[in-house]
This record gives sequence, C-alpha cells and structure tokens, in this order.
Amino acid sequence: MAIACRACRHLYGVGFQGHSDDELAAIEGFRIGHEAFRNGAVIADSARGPFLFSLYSGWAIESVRGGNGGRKAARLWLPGDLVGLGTLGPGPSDARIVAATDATICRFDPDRWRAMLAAPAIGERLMEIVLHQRAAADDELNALRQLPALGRTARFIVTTYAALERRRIAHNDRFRLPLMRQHVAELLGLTAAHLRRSFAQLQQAGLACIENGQVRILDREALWIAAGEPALPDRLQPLL
Amino acid sequence: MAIACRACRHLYGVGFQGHSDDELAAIEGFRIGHEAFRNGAVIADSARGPFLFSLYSGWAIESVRGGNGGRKAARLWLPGDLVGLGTLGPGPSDARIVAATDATICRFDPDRWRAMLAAPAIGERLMEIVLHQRAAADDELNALRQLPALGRTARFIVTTYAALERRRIAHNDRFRLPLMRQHVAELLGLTAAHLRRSFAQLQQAGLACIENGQVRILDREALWIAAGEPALPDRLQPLL
DNA sequence: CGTTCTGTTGACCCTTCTCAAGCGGAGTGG
DNA sequence: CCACTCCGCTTGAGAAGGGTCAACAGAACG
Repeated sequence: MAIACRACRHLYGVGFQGHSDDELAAIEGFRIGHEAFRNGAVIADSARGPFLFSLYSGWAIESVRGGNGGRKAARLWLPGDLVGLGTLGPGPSDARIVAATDATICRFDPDRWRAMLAAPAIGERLMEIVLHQRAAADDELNALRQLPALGRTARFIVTTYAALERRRIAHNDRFRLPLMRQHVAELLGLTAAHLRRSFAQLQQAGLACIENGQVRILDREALWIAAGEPALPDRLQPLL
Repeated sequence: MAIACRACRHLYGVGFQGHSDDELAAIEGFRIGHEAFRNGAVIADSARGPFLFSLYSGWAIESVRGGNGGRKAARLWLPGDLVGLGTLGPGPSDARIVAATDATICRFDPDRWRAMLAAPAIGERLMEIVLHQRAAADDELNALRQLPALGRTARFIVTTYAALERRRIAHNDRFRLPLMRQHVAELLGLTAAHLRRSFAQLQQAGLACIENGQVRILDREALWIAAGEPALPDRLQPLL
C-alpha cells in the first residue's frame, strides 16, 4: 500500500521538510509506485537506464564495476535517501543498487526528471539534495586521503550513527549493522581482514564495540576525534 | 575588460554549449564582474560566505582544513570550471580557493543563486554541472579506494590531460603541470616523496615522462589501463 | 651571493595487504 | 535430530607498499 508523500516519515532529516501540502502533492505526481525487495535483490541497475527512487525502509549498497570486472561497494544508502541522481546527469554511469536488507522504495519516473526540476519548489529542493550528496562525497574523499584505517573505521561508525539518529531510527549510541564486512571494507578502501583489526583496536581502546552485527558507541567524543573531526560534529550536519 | 558570456571561450566542454543568445544574456545578468589574481592569491574563502565563479584562465586549488588544522588540497579547478557550488548548498563548508597560477575569474552573485536556479534554461544546466561534479567526486572516490599509488598517479595524469584537451588548451599528449608536488600528492592521498617514486616508475615503464613541470604521455592506452580504466575512456566523458 | 623554498633521494619502519587456515552459523538433505 | 556443506567471519605469518625523516641539490628571489 502506497504511503502519501505528505504522510511519509522521511519528510524530516532528508531534505523534504518544510514543504507545503501543494508541493508534496506535486511530488506525488512524479511517483510511479512503491516496491518491496528482499535482502540481496537488485533494486535498480543503470545498465537498464536511468532510475530515481527514495529508499523508504531498509539499507542498500550502490556498487560500481572495479578494475578487474568485479563489483565493489561504492556508497551506502539509508532510509530516506534519494537514490539514482547520478544516473540522471550527463555521461554514463554503471551503478547498481542492491538491497542490503529487506527494503521498500518509492520510485519516481526518471523520464519526468526535467519536469521535476522545473516544478516550482521541487527543483530547488532537488538541487539542495544533490549539493548535499556532493558534499558528502567530498567529505568521504578527504577522509580517504587523510585518515588511516582506524580513523576511517571510526568515521564510518560515527557518520552512520549520526545519519540513523537524525532519521530517528537509532538512539542510545547503538545500531544494527546489517552489512557484510566485505562491503564495509570496500566502502572504506580496506580489506575485510584489516577492517576486523581496526574494529578490534577501537574496542580495545574503549571507543566502540562491534559484535553480532551490533555497533555500540562507547566514547562518542573520542570516536569523533579518531575520525579526524576537530571535536564534536560541526560538519556532516543534517540536511537543514 | 569583461568578456561577454556569448563570446566566452568556455562555452564548449564545460557545460554551457548549446545555449541560445537569450540564455547567455540571462547568465550575464547574474555576473558581478571579472577579476584577476596572481599565483598564490586567495580567490575565495567560504569563511567569508558563499561564493560562485567560473575560472576563466589559470588553475586553482581548493583546500579544506585537515585534522591537524593545516590546509590540504582537496580539488583541482581548471579553466571553465564553475567553482563554489559547494558553498551554496545546505550545511557549512570550509573551502578556500587559491590561484595555482595567475588566474582570472568571472564572478557570479551568490545572493542570486535562487534566481539563477529559477531562470528557465539555466537551472537545468546548473543541475547538469552539479551532477557532473558529483560524478567526478564519485570517480575519484573509487580510484582512491581501489588504486595503489601508481594507479592514482597514472589516473591523475590521464584525467588532467583529458580535461585540458577537451578545453582545447592541451594537445599532443603533453601539458604543463604548474602545481607543487605537495599539492598533487595531497590530491592523491600520498606524500610528495612517494609521488616522486610513482612518477619515476611511470617514466621507467615508458608510460609517461614528467620533468620541469612538463608532463608527456608516452603510452596513452597503457596509462589508462594503469589508471584502472578497462581500456580507453568510456567514462569521464566531456560534459555533453 | 646568501636565503628560502621546492624537489629529489636514501634508509628505515610502520601500516596494510595477501594468503591460507580454522571457526561457526545457516541451510539442506538424510 | 544429525551430519554435511557453504559462506562469511576471524586470525596469524609473511610480504609489499607507502610513510617518515633527514640530507642534499637547484631554482627563485632578494
């Protein structure tokens, strides 16, 4: 059963809050429908053309073809994220989105992208979202350039938790991490073996604890510092 | 002396080709003016608020504050690039743009950003440019995650040359590299010492030759392969 | 003609990868 | 209910890659 945009629980925290009912109704006009996927299913593949959807529930991994032909995890998508913007721009894209848990999405019509852009308040909000994703990529880039394995791992934990917390789907400094070690390692530019060692180091230092797919943040401030942030987050803010 | 947008040599290759005279006139309405900077001068700093300009001539380095407080090169801007989009989005930004050569820019009014977005064909073209920059960041991200020092160095050379070539300011597989080794190393997430060793390896393998700030590509195809691209570029296309 | 700043080089060491083996849980068939 | 298998996770030993540091060479600049 489709949820009306104005009743969507993702209005807050991911870029669509503060919209009038009229605007939300306009957004609804660009929807194709809701779909559900089992863990591991391919949600979308740019080889079959551009796509656009917002992830309603569940986690998803975006992968790209690596040098040897195999696919590597390249981006993590969480509930509320608008996925597929990269397939709407100029130039080819080889992204494939795979459900990392059972997931449901709210699909938009990529053929009406230009119309969405031209719609009064929607185009502006879309630009904000794209700029936010661009900023996130820049932050990630700088982390990869500057931080060693431990720092990247710490950063993964704090940014993932922060993203979940502002979506109100995690609290008390803990969350379930439903991803394979291999995928997390690829996101961080590490090997699964070394990721494990970094987890162990964080645990030993009393910063965080990872077991049975549960992550528990033990020392929030120290973890941010390990992640290379000056102190507590003055960056990586919520989207408005 | 200001150049009219419709006479700008950067209409091609950087996202503004195919525009009607009317649209170019509209763009001209958002300009503040032209400015010139000496090598090393600060062109813009997000600490003093948002900014937006297109680089008319010269190279520029965008830097961000690193963990220890010092600044690290984070992005390279070439003639024709639209710089400062990241300062217009939601959330703070700590980017500073420094001229890496003598440079001239064409500055736009950041306060009129919303008006630009709303202008008929301009908003759509701006979205294309932002999506292109987002895609470039993603590509860079994947390169950092997957490629060792040699591959990153090779990739830097081929992508920089490709960008210069499609702007018609480099040809014959050679270009001047007016950047300090330190900055290039920071862009690639390496140290200057190791960057030097990678250059030496490329030279020894007969792929490229770097001396006196001149880069010469000796084996184009092998260099792309070293850069992790399947073969010749089917990605990193020009912006339309 | 010194001073300063960038680039080059070598020695050494730490980080991270590679590879291989062992472990354990989830299915699956008996 | 019990093997059996498969797949992902963990762990260790060894190797390679890249960082650090210090010394030196050149160029730019006063």
